[in-house]
Amino acid sequence: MNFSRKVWETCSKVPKGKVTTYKAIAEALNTKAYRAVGNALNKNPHSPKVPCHRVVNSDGRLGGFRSGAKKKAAMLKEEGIEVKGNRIVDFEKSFCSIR
DNA sequence: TCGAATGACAGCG
DNA sequence: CGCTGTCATTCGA
Repeated sequence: MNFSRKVWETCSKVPKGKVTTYKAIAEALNTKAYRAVGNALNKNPHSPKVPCHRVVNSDGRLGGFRSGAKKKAAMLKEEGIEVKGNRIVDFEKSFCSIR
């Protein structure tokens, strides 16, 4: 779908060491379906090309990564993003607005 | 704190 | 083939 595809593309636009939010992606896609963004990522048929772990809630939390949220947190840490519990440290600094 | 809105997918009839 | 329920969220009262 064009919608999902755009979601993945927008997600890939996020540079390493940064994170984005579902809201930002939804706004970038000119849509209000924040859930749809996560939904598309959830069934993302792509490989690590789409770092869905780089997408977090607007609160700066990992949100609800059901598939090993802890593992994704570790990935973010490797990128330079500190994740305390389920919270991103310096979320504002790590947050990257997608054009 | 709870409900509504949105996009996509799975299951059921 | 068509409809309903569910899901990784966010906003408003």
